[in-house]
Amino acid sequence: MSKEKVKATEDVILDAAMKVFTRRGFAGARMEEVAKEAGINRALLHYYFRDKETMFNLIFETRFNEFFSGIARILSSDLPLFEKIRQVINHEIDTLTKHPDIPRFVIMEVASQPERLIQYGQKMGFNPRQMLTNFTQQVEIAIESKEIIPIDSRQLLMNVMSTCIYPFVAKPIIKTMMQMDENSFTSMMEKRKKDLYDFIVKAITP
Amino acid sequence: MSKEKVKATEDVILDAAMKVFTRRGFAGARMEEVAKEAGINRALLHYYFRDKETMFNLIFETRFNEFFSGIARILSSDLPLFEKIRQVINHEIDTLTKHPDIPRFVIMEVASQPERLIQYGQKMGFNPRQMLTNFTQQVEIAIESKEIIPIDSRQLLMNVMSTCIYPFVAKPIIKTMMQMDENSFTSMMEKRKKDLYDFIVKAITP
DNA sequence: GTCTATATTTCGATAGAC
DNA sequence: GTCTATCGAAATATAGAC
Repeated sequence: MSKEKVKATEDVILDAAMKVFTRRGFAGARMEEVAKEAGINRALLHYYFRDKETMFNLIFETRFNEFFSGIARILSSDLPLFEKIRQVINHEIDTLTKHPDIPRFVIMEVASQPERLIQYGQKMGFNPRQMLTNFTQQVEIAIESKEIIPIDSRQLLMNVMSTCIYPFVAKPIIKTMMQMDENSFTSMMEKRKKDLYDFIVKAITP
Repeated sequence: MSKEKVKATEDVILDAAMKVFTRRGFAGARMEEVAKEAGINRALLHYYFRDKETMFNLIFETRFNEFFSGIARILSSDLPLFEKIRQVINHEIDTLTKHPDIPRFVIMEVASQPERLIQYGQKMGFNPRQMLTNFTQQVEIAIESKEIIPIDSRQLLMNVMSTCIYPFVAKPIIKTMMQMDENSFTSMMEKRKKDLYDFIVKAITP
């Protein structure tokens, strides 16, 4: 047996499709590009996966899950509010540094077919709405006990998510405007974990 | 003369193309849909505009300009820092409430072809980088004079832009998760102008 | 200028040899 | 399982009548 196990063709194709669909979206993706990326022939794609849509659904499901599951877990945990915010920030910036195209992909495809959100949400077993209930109550309690200033929990959550995710969604624009290469962008985001946490904490602490 | 001047066909087509391209992106847009939206025939699109790409370039240029010009003007103005932030927030939320698809469109197309950013940036006559210089200096002065706490100006700007723009980019997701219809989303954003300004001011005030 | 009809190209999908 | 060859549909683009 060779030390390096050769990847099953099916997985090679999936990896390739993941890259291409995530980069280009469904409409922009070409089966030819997937095949080329996988180093095989177009016909073979159809042998393993019936058609483009079948393929896309697998990819979307994975990306959807990557985008939501981590954050859902943290938001619905019973961590203290500030610690929860800290973990959300760290989790988002860490995973998006590794996979910066995920939010753009998920957002684009949900925008072009919003039913997917409900459909895949229940398929993945988490109710996107329920995530919020927990967080909302926690914020209200924190306000009650003067731990934080009065604030609309929806606005707070939008602020946290926006500041974490948007820099990656707009990464090509930000890199150009701020004259950064890949490395300086990454280290800026690494630094951002702390800066952003401090920023938000200061904004809501009495 | 009739009271209502009938719009020139060229403009009817441009309006239709604006809608379709902005909603679907270049790859997802169909000339057939543009024609239908304009209430005319496919062939006529080619009579007025050579081909799909020519058409797209016009649309992109307009959207690009709408996305950047207002913000560029405010950022490079000589308004006091806090007033500048307030105006950025109000401007972004106002224009994006009217045209919520613009940032998603511009971001998507820049991501799929980053050269466009430089290319159109200089075509439009504003240097995306220079916008930042002014803001950065202003922040440094404000820190120096203890008007605000020490903060990385890039991080501050990212926070302002993210919190304004991301809610519109992710609007389909947010609406679903927060169980909002179009009206409640709009009024939430209207309320957000003040909430967000207060949030940011509190975060940076000593 | 606007339409119908048609050509051309691109792309997804299938058949069949190996 | 993998490839070559080919089909067929969809989408863009052009020709030509009115």
